[in-house]
Amino acid sequence: MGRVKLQLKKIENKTYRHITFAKRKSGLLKKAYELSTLCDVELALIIFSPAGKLILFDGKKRVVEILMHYINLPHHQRGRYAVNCVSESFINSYVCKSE
Amino acid sequence: MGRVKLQLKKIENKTYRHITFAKRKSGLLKKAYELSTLCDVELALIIFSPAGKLILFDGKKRVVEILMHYINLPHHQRGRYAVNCVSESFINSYVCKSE
DNA sequence: GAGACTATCTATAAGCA
DNA sequence: TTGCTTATAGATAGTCT
Repeated sequence: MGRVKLQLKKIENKTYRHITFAKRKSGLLKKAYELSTLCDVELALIIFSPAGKLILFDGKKRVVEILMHYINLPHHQRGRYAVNCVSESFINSYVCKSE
Repeated sequence: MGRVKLQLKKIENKTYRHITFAKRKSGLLKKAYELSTLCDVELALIIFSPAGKLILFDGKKRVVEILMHYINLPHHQRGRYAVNCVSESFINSYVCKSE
């Protein structure tokens, strides 16, 4: 969109990158909200901004509930329809690290 | 978009809801990919479809790494710029439940 | 129920205040 | 930068396979 089509690669100019981030972040949050509302689905979105700040969205349920739903899935379900798959052992090595 | 503007509420017809989910899900994943690429940010997107299937996206880092980045934040940072805030104790009550 | 098509509605890259 | 404006690229609701 916009007047010119952007290359799909990192915007090197820091100022432009931050401006684009601010615009697209709000667009993505809006889309996430609409999807969770229209289709009544659990959805969690976690973003760390270029400045390292946290941006969160959750629909229907709280982020941690969705994370736990995810983490508690059997391995085969967790990976089955995933764009990227994560092994159960890898998750477990992180999840209970603080114990 | 589309020929008619939709009401922002749950689509009651199951068939139409699933069709809209499929279309908007792919749109959201594309936007998430573009944001993480253009702005070079950590981003995790977790969706459970109407049928209960898991759809995942992560940019730059794996989902679990982003989750751990999130979980390991000090409470005040975690909530500060969040659309929705989650208390540290609430998170901990879930995260190490399996121990 | 998953793919095309296309008329419309949205998001947003540049530009300007 | 911090936000508005506007011209365009992009997403998608309804429709037909």
